[in-house]
Amino acid sequence: MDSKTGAAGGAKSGPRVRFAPSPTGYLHVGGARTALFNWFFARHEGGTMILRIEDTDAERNKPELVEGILEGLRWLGIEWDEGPYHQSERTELYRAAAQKCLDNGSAYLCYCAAERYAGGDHAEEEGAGGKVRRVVRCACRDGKPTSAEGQPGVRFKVPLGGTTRFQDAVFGAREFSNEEIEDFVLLRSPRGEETAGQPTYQLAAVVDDIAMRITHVIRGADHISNTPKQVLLYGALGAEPPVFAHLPLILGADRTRLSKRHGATSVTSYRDEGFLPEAFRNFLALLGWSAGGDQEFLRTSELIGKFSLEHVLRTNGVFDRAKLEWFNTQYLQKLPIEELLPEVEAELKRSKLWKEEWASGAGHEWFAKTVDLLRPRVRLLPDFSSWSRAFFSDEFSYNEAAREKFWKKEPRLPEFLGQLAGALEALAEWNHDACEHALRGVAEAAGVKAGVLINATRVAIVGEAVAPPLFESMLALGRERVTGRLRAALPAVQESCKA
RNA sequence: GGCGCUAUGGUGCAACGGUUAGCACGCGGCCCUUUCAAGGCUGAAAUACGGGUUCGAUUCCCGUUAGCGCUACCA
Repeated sequence: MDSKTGAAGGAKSGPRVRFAPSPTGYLHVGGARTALFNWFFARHEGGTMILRIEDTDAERNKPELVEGILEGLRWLGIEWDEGPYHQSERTELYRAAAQKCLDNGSAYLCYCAAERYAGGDHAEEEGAGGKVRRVVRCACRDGKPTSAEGQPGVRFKVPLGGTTRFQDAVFGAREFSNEEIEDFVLLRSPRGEETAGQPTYQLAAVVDDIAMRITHVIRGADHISNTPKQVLLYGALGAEPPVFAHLPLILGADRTRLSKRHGATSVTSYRDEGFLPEAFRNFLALLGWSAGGDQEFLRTSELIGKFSLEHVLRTNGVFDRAKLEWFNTQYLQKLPIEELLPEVEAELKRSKLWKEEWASGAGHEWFAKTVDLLRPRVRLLPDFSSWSRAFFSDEFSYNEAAREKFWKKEPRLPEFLGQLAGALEALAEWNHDACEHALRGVAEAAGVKAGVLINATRVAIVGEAVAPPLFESMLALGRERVTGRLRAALPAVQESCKA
């Protein structure tokens, strides 16, 4: 059995955890947080992280649905040590386990395929609210099948009395009355050509957690109610249950569970918008967990270093996009420049602005300085190719609002900008102070405030009202570009002045 | 309906019996300033309600209310 787990590989001795998503086509935010916390825990403890695909349901057993999950994990930088294992390939293991339960009397064959729980001791009841109360035991359990037709499924035989307990690292000691636990299905009744049924989630998860020697089950709090069933199964299969750690749910702004209704819910959509993975990790880490103090800006290495299940909250949290954006700007500004550069490079490649000359040597130096100049104003990666475009390309347009704001104040602007171009060309040295001196000289001679010229020049050379300080921008662009763009802008400025 | 979980500003987190209830996002103001950001200072804003326990409750207990989760031969 062990050989099928692939557990022979890593020789690590620490805890073993798993992230076990169901293939839904993409990794959603809640799943990402669960994966992240498993990963933090494994890395912090020197343990092993396993990836397991829970595709026992035929609907979900499709390769393309798994790919989206892997894509999300890769973007987040979450590395797993084993897997991905696919439950759809381990069916025999689950059938054997179901048979074991049948053999030792902890499960029974159930024929009530169509009408669930038709008959039985706890027949249907009308609830006070008019709703149908769940029936928890089936007549088949006592060997009195309501129908012997068709193929039977396998149900777990939950003890009639007593309680089931487990330890939760987040929620503490939990205890459930067995009366409240239904006889859940282990193996579905065989369909069509099948001679044996397909396993359900409850069975497959427990069998795998045992086989893979999982020590800590870290998952969403929506599984708390499932846990007693699984604890019972561990007992029936003769295994010790792991430590459970349930994570609070992530809610949308309306405080309901995060779903497609709330817009972007797939992590790759955040990648596509231009968020940095580390900013996203930092943000997600603080949803349901804190290091205990006031520190919020925590690099991933710090997150791993400080992570502990004891500090996981029990309260559901709301996904606050504004704060995510704040984290992104923080990382954009504070990341060591060499860590940011590859991200910007990828962005410029996406927008077809990238030039190979920036990959090394003097070109790379210029690129690094320019990105550093731009980054205090950037909120998302695409900003590097939108309003920063003129720094990387000669093809750019003048922002309409910027023209309105800065090219209409002074009718003689074209004249002054022409003078400025000349003054800059005449400069003996091309540096910040020389440029500033030249511009202020032109402004003084023209009798206008320096700001008028500064703002008008900015629009002329970068096309935007939003840009880094003018003289630094000029240095980044170089003398020829600056003077060339000043002259090239003249007709457009003329036009704006007249209007 | 049943079972379970939770409850600190609008949001995310601190304070694990004694604090003028702290930090951050967001929002407002001021400073800085050639644009826009960033940054600094600053303002408004919270312990759901009711009972206990205690010299003392945000903190412990009970109840109420509200929200959420589970209640499938989905996971």
